[in-house]
Amino acid sequence: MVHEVEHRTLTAYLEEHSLKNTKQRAAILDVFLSATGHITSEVLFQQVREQHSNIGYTTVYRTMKLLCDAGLASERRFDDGVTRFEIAHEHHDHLVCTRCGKIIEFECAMIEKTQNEIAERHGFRVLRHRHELYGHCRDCREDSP
Amino acid sequence: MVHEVEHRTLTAYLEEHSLKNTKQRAAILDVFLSATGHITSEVLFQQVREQHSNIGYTTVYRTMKLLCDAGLASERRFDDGVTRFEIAHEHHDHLVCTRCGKIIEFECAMIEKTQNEIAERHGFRVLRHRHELYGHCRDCREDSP
DNA sequence: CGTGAAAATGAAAATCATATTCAAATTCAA
DNA sequence: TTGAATTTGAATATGATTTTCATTTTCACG
Repeated sequence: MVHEVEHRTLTAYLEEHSLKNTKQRAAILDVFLSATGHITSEVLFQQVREQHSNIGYTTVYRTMKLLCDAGLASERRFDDGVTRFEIAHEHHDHLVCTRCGKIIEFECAMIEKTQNEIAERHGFRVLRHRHELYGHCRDCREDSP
Repeated sequence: MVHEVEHRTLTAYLEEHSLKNTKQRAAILDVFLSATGHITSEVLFQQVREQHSNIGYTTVYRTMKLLCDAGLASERRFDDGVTRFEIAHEHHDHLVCTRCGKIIEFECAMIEKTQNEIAERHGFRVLRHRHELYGHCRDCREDSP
């Protein structure tokens, strides 16, 4: 069985919250885990439909929210206004190419530390943050070295 | 005349682009410059209405876009999904309190430098970025020191 | 000053992503 | 097996923003 660990995680979350284990939820989780990169609800729905022509858009939306709550997915909304989902993993930030849409992840302990210091200086307790760099990737910049 | 410099900037921009100098645009610019902080279109519209009961929502929207193009305003969209405008000034980032909505600006040359280095390492040329820290401000955090 | 072409206005309708409603179907504990 | 609770999916609603379009206003030029 593919994605066995994740299915167990979902099942555990559902039981924990008195929610039900439906075929739709399992199917959407499978498609989501098989997809690559940062996928929109729209594209995810289309891919789900290829295998399960009876699953509705609403169910995909609701299930993705559920997967986020269960810690299996993370929601990201970049400047184009569309929500994308990524498989949950360690904290990181993003580089977004505004020409081709490529998304690259990065992380930097120094920036994290510095931003927390800045926040502390203002009396803030930081709960989450977004740090996104928009520009042109290697393939899209005109002054390619 | 208040906001004389800004009105001249607007007029210059309008002439430059063969656009017209209307009372609505001047009025909205005045209200915008007199407002404090990061104002939403909604609130801006209400304030405009107090003085000019005939100006429409659409005109406020369009004019704010114009002011951004003219370099007089900057558009910001935080995680609540509503667009806010601030009087354009030097680059900076934001701390946002998710309880009371307070918005504090910060800037950090070191973070800027570091993020550009990271981008360069990935072959990216950064055109703009957003760096927002969400959390609880001094007045809203429960573990107030 | 007029004038008229171009641009702006504002009310209403359209968009677009997302959220909600609700009747029918499904799940699952007892 | 059963029935209460949950889920589903189609349709509808929402809410911010954008577009449409008929009417009004601006302003360069005569």
